[in-house]
Amino acid sequence: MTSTEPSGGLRPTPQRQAVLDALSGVDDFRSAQEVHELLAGEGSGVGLATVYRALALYADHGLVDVLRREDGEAIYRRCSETHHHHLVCRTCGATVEVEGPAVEKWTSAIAAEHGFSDLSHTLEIVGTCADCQGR
Amino acid sequence: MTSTEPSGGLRPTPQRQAVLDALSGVDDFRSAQEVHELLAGEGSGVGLATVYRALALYADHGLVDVLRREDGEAIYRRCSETHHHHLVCRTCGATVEVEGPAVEKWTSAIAAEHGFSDLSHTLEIVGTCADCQGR
DNA sequence: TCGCGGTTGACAATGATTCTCATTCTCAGT
DNA sequence: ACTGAGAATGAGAATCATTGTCAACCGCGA
Repeated sequence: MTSTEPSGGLRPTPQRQAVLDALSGVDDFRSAQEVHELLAGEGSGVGLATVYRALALYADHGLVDVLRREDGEAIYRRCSETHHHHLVCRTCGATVEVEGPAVEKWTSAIAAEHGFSDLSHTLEIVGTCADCQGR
Repeated sequence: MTSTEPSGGLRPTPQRQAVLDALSGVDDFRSAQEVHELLAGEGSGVGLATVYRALALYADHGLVDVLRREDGEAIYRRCSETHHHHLVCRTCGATVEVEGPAVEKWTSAIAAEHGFSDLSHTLEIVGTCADCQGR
């Protein structure tokens, strides 16, 4: 049971590395399309379909986080593998990772109260960050 | 400042009523497409574009809740106008509305700590309900 | 009754995501 | 190092939710 492989125990192809590197190089969320453009701009020539496949694969294995923009477009971010939430600025897109033991406990309690098990949850906070408030 | 009109102070056209009625008739989330089919099945003949417009309008006015399915499709539900969250069964789709003062406070505190203002947040809990656990 | 702004419906357009399939590459075993 | 089997890739077509366009329509006040 390999638990902490460099790339999550997945076959390390150049294309997948490129996708992961692209995500690692920025600290906010990017859509699959944006990652593709980013790679194209570097001459990587990685196909769009491959970007989608790689992102889905990594998301499956917990190496990247997936969220949805308000318009439904999926956005991805390389992140720590521990459970956490995001605080996102609606103007500039800046993202802060936050942990919330209080929330974890609350959700568990509520779910148990209603007989739910095998839980997962999503919490996103959207707001206007300090820098964008005057604008 | 009309605060509790029957239809949120919006012009009550037959089409909009039909959309709202369709949503009121079920107690879980439905996509715009599903609402449209539902209406078509009753012979209402309401256009798809109109369904989208009505849903967007009601969502804007807080008469319906909007979420995203995992595949990104938007789903809507008629619900109370107070802020609340949802506990959803991943197997049967059953939905429970829950309130979480603790969560509200926590998000405000975290956001303030990082200088964010004008907040909104989304929290969804997905799990397996008691009825679906043995299956 | 007439005119007007808001609403509707049919259909085209958009855009993200997925599928297809022939080609290419990786990995394990020899 | 060589080879076969199966996974991965790229290009483009296909899918599908959602939005835009625009002419026809409706109810309401003048």
